[in-house]
Amino acid sequence: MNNTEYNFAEIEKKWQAYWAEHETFKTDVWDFSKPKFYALDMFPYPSGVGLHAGHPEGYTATDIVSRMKRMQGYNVLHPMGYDSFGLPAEQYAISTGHHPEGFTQKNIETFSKQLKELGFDYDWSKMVATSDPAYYKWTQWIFKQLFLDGYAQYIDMPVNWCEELGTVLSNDEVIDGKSERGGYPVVRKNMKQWVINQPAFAEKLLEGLKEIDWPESTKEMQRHWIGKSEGVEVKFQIVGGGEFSIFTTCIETIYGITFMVLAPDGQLVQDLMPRIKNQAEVKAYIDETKKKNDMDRTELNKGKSGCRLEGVTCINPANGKEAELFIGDFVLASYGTGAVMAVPSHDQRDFEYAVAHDIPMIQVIDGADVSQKAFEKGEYLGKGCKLINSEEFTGLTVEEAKEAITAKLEKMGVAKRTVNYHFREWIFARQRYWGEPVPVVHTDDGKIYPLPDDELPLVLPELEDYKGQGGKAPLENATEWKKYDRNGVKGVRETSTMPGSAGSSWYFLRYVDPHNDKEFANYELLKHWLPVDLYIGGPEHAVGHLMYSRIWNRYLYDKGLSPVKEPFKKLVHQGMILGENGIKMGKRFPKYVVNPSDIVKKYGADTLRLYEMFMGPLEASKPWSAAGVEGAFRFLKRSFRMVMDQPVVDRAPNADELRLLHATIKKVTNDLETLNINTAISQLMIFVNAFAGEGKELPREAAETFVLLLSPIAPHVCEELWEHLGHDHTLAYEPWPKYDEKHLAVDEVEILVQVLGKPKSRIMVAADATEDAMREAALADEKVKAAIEGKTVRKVICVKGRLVNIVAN
RNA sequence: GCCGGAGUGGCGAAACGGCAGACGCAACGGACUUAAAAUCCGUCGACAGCGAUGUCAUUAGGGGUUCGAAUCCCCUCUCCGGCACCA
Repeated sequence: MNNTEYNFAEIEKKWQAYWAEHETFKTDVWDFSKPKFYALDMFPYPSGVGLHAGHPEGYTATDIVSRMKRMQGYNVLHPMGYDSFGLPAEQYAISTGHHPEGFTQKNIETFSKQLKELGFDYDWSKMVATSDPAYYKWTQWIFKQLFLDGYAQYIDMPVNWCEELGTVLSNDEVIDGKSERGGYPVVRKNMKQWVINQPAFAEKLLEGLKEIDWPESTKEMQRHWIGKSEGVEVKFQIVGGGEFSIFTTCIETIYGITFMVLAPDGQLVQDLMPRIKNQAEVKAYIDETKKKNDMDRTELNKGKSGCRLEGVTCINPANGKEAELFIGDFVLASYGTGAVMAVPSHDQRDFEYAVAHDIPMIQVIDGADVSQKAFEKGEYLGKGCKLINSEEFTGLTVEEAKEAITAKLEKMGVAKRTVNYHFREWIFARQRYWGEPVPVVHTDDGKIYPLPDDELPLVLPELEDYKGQGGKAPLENATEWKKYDRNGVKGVRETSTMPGSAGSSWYFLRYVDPHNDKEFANYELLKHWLPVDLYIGGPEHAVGHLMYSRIWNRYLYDKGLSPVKEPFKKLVHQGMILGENGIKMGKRFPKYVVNPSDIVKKYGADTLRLYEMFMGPLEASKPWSAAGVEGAFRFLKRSFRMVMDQPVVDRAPNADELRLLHATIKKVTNDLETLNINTAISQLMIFVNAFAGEGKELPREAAETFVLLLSPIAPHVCEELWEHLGHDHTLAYEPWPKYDEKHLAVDEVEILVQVLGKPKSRIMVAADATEDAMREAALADEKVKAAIEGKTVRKVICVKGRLVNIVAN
């Protein structure tokens, strides 16, 4: 035995060069003759630090599937690109005065080089970068359509303003009143804003969730984010003139109203101000609320703060009774109507408020004691509880009352059924430089003029200073660029740019046709390639990117520009790779941070790929193990030597060899399809344990099949072995091995015999033995006889080919 | 608090309601070697035995369904992720 050295560095270099030279993975998107498979990774932000250990995990998984699909005869599209607008490049520009473009370009090159070293089968000719004007031309174009169709609007609204960053942030960029990046304080402030009307898509987005194969947790998060609630909007008359509406999902409790609460920062309380007797107190509370907005509100609201509006009452339309008005900061001006009816007996929040402000309560639903805490809808719904103290509705069940009360109020003309969403406008502009300029002009006569298509892309101007002055957008510094005077249109360009999520909201459409300069993508191609068959990415995008992408795509679908309602058919989140200490890799424990490039240098890309896939289930978080990497490396070395050094013989495999071979094909094929890659690798290890050994011969069929099965996971070494086996072409398009059940069949099987569920013996029976034969054989077994000695056999359960369970006592 | 997911050897983990712990790591014993590394073979829940084997325990804890439960149902605890006054 000559013990050929596994020189992974040379092998990997050789095959990466081969793939590049032969354009092995270039996809002819116009080839519709084969079934398509579109595998997609969430494209990275090209940061200066390069890849981390988590990147290869998801990327390897899609790579494995796309390589297998290609071998199974699919035309595979597996592209990669960069979400290249973002804050680090902007900060670099501010501190150095250089254009972020160069910095970004350099990072893209570093990333691409690292990704190529991992041997992914990306078609690099399809690469996109969101900061490339040829790309963002179409981001701007889609935005323009959204504007023309009324979905993108320029409106006055309260925003999350971060003074330190000098920009507006979306809700998901604010955590506990601080900015996600940097942790700077964020305040609420009214500003003219570009927004996208996402509530207009709420129903369609909810509907779409039903048809896609996504993790349940992610779908649930999206449902929550949309936050649909069905209820009734009811008009209340104010004593002495005026009216206001409230929204409730519990109309059945309307007879339990003892007070009403308005949002302190709403318009209504301002309108009522002249009639309020304790104005000083009310104004003080309102001021306090405004200050509170930038603090951790939950901390401050242990007790239910608020203030009575003395001298103002309203009439409950259901029974004509008067109710007092309050303001309280638990009522949000931006949700519902900015006013609520308060039923302390049946809402814990109202209960606490009533206790704090000494307000009476009326129980209207029977079935619990409400002296200590409220009897809430979660507890009474669907339990057949009945109404009390509710005039003609007393005695009805809650469900009946919901309908009857709504009907009565509708008849009176004071109520209508409504749906409310937690989902608000998506704020779609940032006071930053490194983003897509919003392609509109504010004309001198006060109108908004979207740029004509031939002026797109509207390219970012070079600046002397990339920092905005006094919280203004950096593009305000571009005094010449800003001025607009063409074709009789005079005005000033919009100076805010789009948020980071703009470019990533449609990149999956562009990959199909990335060089098209006539349209964002050819519809025929989209129709063939969409939806994405497999999308893998981190769970941190569960509501952000994955929601925005669905919105943009759905808009384009409604417009006839995207062929599918939902862009991502199957979504999988890879789990986080933790440090060896079991804690998230990061600055806190630098010695536990793993750099994939180091692993590639020491063990090769194939080992890194194999190890990351063997660590455990793809979706699980799992700690890194340096020893585990050694194990993966050992397996590849063993596999390598098995094929290189053992005699490969042309005899047909014997029955035992065939059985293992076909069992391996079956398990690997099924497991890769379902992304149980760790168990597919286990099976390949079992195969090697059986076939590898000094002096053992390797039937050619077994050798070739093994190499093909391992190739999606460890492509470089397998190409090398394939070549060694006498092939002069890449194995990337070799037909994927097929298994035949007939080779898996056995004549005799070992079955277990249990007595009262306890294993007692194992016996051999014919594979197709009938239940009677099994029972007979089991009862004839010596050990079984001993176990049931002196007992009466009550029942015998037989499971064909598996076991016999004797119930005896 | 609410929603989602998870809890199995020393560790990462396997297991259509049917022999728990496949596969890998670590550990231990052995072969090869002057020696080490690499490699190969073996052991690896506990107890007894040289051994085949036997006995016992066992899938966070408690209850239930079932001939049979890691797996299904109910309750409790712990951990992770998300949301958090949404009317």
